[in-house]
Amino acid sequence: MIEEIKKVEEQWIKEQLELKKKLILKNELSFNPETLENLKRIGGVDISFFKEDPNKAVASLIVLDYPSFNIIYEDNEIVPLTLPYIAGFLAFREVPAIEKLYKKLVEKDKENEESKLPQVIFVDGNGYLHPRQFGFACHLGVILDIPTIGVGKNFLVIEDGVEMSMSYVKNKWKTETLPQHKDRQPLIGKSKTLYGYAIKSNETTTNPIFVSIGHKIDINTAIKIVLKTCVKRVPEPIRQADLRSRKCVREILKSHK
DNA sequence: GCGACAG
DNA sequence: ATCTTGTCGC
Repeated sequence: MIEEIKKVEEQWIKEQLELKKKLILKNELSFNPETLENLKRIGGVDISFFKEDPNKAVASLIVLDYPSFNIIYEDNEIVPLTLPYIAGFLAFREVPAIEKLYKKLVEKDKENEESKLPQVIFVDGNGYLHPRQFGFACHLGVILDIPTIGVGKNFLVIEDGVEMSMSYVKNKWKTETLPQHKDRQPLIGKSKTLYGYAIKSNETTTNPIFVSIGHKIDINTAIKIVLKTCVKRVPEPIRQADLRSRKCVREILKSHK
């Protein structure tokens, strides 16, 4: 059993490295990265689970108007999740469901007079901040061929010197920075790789969010948009997707019993 | 060998 | 991810 999982992980690592060849680290955006002029639509995705059914979940894709944060598109769907969650391989579990919702939006969008396609998608999980620099956000971005930004609420330990250990990052956040609003702390490993930033996204929050690039966007532009969209600790597109998918889980549970 | 471990 | 209300503080 343990051996089987090891084999699967080996295969998944190969797939990650193969897809990583398509990863684009520079801006390829339909808006101005300096001024954010022409940025109108930001997507957010999230998945909420049924506590009693580990294989069933609600996936949500929402699109917000920028800068009003009005929801201009929302889609929630019950999806089967067959694969387990394994740290470092989150994308294999969640990408298929999100991909399905996105393709549904692309189809619907052909009938729309004004496009509702997101110009960038916020992902609930890391991108470049990953053992092989190819987390969920990168994976989704490459698959959909759309700019993505990864946002983690918890730090993912990466083996790249003490600089990327949990205790080092947490301690540095607590002691060295004494974070002010919008303060950021670069996450750089012993190899000099810049994985992303820990950011104090709101005046009232003490814990940082961990921002990394996904696809077709650079880290400075990603951070700029993150700070513009953080009404709360988590960027609004992700927070809304989270709220909507949870609400669906609650209502389905209620109507079913 | 043991522990750590995005969602 | 999920179990979960009130409550402390500005």
